[in-house]
Amino acid sequence: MATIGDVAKLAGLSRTTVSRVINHHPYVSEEKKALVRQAMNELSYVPNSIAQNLRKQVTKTIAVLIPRISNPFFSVMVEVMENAAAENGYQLVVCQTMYSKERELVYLNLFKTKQFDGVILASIENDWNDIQDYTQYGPIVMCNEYDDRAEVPMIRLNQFEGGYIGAKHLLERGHNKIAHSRGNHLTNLTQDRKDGFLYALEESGLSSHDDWMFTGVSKIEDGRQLMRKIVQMNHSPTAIFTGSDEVAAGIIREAKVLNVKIPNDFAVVGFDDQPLARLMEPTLTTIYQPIKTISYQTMAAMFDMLKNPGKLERQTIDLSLHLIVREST
Amino acid sequence: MATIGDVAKLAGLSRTTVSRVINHHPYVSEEKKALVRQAMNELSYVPNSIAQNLRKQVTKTIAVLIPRISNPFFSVMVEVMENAAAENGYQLVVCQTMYSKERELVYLNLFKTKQFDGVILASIENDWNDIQDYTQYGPIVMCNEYDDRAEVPMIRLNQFEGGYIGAKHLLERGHNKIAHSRGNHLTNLTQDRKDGFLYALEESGLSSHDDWMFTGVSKIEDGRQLMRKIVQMNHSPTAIFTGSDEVAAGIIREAKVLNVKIPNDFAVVGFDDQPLARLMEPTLTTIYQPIKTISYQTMAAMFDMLKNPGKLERQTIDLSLHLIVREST
DNA sequence: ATGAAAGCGCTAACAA
DNA sequence: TTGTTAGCGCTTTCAT
Repeated sequence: MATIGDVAKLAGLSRTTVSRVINHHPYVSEEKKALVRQAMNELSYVPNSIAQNLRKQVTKTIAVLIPRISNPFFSVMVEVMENAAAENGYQLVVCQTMYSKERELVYLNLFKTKQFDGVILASIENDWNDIQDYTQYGPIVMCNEYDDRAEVPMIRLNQFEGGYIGAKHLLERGHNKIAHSRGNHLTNLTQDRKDGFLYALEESGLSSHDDWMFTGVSKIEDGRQLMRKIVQMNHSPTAIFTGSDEVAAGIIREAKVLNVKIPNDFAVVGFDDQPLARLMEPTLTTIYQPIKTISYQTMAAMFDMLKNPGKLERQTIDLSLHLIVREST
Repeated sequence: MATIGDVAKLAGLSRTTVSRVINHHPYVSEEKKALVRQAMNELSYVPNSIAQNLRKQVTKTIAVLIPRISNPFFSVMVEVMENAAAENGYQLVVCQTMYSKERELVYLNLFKTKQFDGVILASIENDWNDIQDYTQYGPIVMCNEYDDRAEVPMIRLNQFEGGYIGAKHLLERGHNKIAHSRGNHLTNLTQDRKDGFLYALEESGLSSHDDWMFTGVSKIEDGRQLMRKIVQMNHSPTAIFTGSDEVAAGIIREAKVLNVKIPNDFAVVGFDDQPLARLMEPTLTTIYQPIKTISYQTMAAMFDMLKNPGKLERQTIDLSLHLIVREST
């Protein structure tokens, strides 16, 4: 493997000059430039990026922490982010925490050892206190997830609004026995969504019914089980706000098996507007989240910090969610 | 940021000794080891991995080239690969070619500049002749995609078998007017799948019908359009092998709108066994692909090559596909 | 068991 | 416009 020294020798010039043409510096005569180019071709020389990185103290690599990539929400997010990274000459390392505190810290420690120039947090497993420290090693931007204590840019979706409009819609459809479900993790995000949901209920003079606040429900199969559970309840709700298209799809699918008519017997609201929302029968009423937009804006914030070190601002961008009414409500 | 020199100075030892304790070398007295550890803590020292990389000439990074991560097939693949990478102390860089020859080459050139220790090709846009060269820069392993000229490990699925069992199943159901669809790209993979399909037809004394060999069909919406097109044909097929669960789902969904009864009026076979196959009504008959298995085996082959440089063998692993019969046929 | 010295491949002051 | 020199932070001979 040829090095810059080999090229310099062959061209009869110094390494500096070769370096200058590699980096498109001015003040190199066309004549020498040609000489260098020729030598580079002859040796099929390519600069060693590890050496460049060491010298420049950068890696041109950004890490994105997510729970798992096979979740469609995150795969769409990563698709957008990787494209933005590539456009700016950066690489994107996918870091799946698999909902593990330990794995999250392992990745953050790689940041500490300078493996990445920046980190995007699209999920948080540890308490913010334990993450705070890592902000000293370079830019951290939060995408979707958030924490009030964080002094970093946070590009997020208005989850309170999401819960509110979902519940409001069901209320307007005449329901007053409305259930709620969420996954295992109670984060700022899911808490706010739930608060929005409850606020809408209160506005209508309703209060929540503990038996109808389901947790640990996040996959298609969980949705199916939940539907079975609900039909067996003595005092059962007539509608549900699921916080997940997968769960909603599972409910709709199992309802058919159980001969529960949707939306007449039971109404369902999902969350995300994933492709499957339009495939279900009945099609799924859901809350659209502008994932691509927050993903893109997150990258913009990241590049902004990367280009202007020091001016780490605590900017918060809140994007609106909106309801897509289909047949399940 | 503290360096190894700072630690050495504070501990009153040489950088060599510090390096030894970092790398868990033998022949360091417990006494000095403790001294070094203390100094490292005091300075909250972490080794700079870029410097380690330069010295050791590795990056501990593997790149995986895929068309796009939001395709569920590839997001499952990447999930498995990233977990395997993390387990072995490697990072995974996601490289989306977005079906572009140019982007594929951009990523391969990063390999050339030593950004990655190895590359996994889960898609190929360029002709193999143009990719061949890059094998000199380090291990390349192919996953799912393949090319007869490639002298690299190829972990793949038996696509011929996939096409064969799909068609065979429809034949056994009594169909003799069977359509076929695929996406835009005619790769070795899609060609083999089609060959398997045609072989089954021939075995039954049937020949293909050009009007029923659809191309450019790869998304849900494409499937819906295809269904509309088929009902308008004078001479229309009674079944289709789609090569894609998304397409099959689109067909099933649109069939309802058009009042085409599935499977009685029209039978549909998908490919992949994605979660949505069980959500459709009727549920989707499809070909299960052991994605997780090939993904894992691909990583095993990669680590094998990484650990034993030089012994680059042209091993080919072919995994079987199998049919999952549900309600759409 | 420990250290001195060389060097991985590159870039950037500084000097000329 | 070009070259000399130093050094990014680390590991590894080779001595001792």
